[in-house]
Amino acid sequence: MFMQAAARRARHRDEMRLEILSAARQIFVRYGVENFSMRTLARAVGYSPAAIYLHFTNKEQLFEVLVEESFAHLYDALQVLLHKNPTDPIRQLKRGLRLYVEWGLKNPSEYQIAFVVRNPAKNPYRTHRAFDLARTLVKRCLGPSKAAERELDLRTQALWAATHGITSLLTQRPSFPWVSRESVINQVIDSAVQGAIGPAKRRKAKRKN
Amino acid sequence: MFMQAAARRARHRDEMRLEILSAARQIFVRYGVENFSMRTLARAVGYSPAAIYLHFTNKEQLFEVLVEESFAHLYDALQVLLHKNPTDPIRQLKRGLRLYVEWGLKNPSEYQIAFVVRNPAKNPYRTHRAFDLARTLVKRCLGPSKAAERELDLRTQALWAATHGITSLLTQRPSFPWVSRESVINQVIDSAVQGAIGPAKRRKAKRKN
DNA sequence: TGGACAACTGAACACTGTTCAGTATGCTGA
DNA sequence: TCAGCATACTGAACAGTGTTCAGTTGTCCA
Repeated sequence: MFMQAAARRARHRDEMRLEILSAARQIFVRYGVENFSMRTLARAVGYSPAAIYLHFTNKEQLFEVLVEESFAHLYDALQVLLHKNPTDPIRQLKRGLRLYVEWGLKNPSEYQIAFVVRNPAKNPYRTHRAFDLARTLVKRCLGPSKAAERELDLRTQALWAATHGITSLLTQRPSFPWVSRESVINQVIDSAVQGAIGPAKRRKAKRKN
Repeated sequence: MFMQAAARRARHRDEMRLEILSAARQIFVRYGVENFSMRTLARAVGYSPAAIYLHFTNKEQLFEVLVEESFAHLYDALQVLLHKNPTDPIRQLKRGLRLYVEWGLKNPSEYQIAFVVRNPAKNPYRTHRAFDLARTLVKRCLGPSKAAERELDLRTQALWAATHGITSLLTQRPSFPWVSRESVINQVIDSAVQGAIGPAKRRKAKRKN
């Protein structure tokens, strides 16, 4: 019976942590970010408010953990695309962008938290993993041209911006008279991809910016 | 001296209202939406917190007024485009979209409030005026084709989404390693406009959605 | 049996948005 | 001139928030 007590305690600790996280996710998925509070969370898991702080330093940090989890799921969903043979890289890129949008629509609260609530001064590096993935998808479309390489980040960022735009609007303005969610998503993604990949020599010579 | 007292009272009322609005705007432009509170606002204008509620029913309503004001300014800036002769409608559309982005970058707090904080159940109709303006700009590009008319809303919405995307990301993630604000904005707008206007017969026949 | 250590809580602090019974003030009609 | 009155405004309170911390409990090991 050596160390068994400590192990059990640790296990119990982990269980409670998970329980808190699960309850927290339920609350803010069901009732929105606005109606989430540490005290209602505590009530939901049956502990005092102070107990939460033995597992999470902050409300913000708790949110961060929740969002990390969700982003990990997104990343997993996207990662599948990397390990397929890239016969049609453009189609795959579009598929990736569409997965992104669908993930946002399926997890509107997480999406809102991730892109809206966090104050801008803090760590934006967590998006990078998914962003790098997007960049390799774009790279596959452009081929090993050197000029393409130079504009790789530009194109990826523009793609991300457009995709984020429709995701953000659809989740935050669901009551807007959208002509059709599906077709707007298609239109946005197709336009952005075409503009980023399609006519590679599209841009005229212009003043250096 | 008939009704002079009432008039003076009304004037004083309006003055105080404006003073509150001005202070409120200052506070939440300087310190962000998060650090805004009715009590600090009251302190700033030298009244009790309750006094604010004689002019605004709510914190939310106060924010609404602030955002309305800013949107009105945006609309004014855009309206100029309507009264110019549309020799190059595509250029004008792009100019409009760029004005939109620039307005968002200049008023990040308002932009955040307008698109982020407001709960989705409420009035989204205030965007319509600017949206209608965008639609006429798009219409001018497409010409009087009937098919174009049918897809007018689709294209306008997609344009808006992409433009909103880059605006939203640039304001909320300023510390992201953007390759260059200017060029990303250009890339997004050019791609979106090209996808919406450019090759009108681009789409293949497809299943009805 | 006693002590160490972890888990957990009650109560408090300093906030928040909002309401409402009152007070003060200055104008009006008699 | 003065009572009455509408309006402007406040103090204090209510119910809620995030967070901290001095204690209490309970379990394990020497």
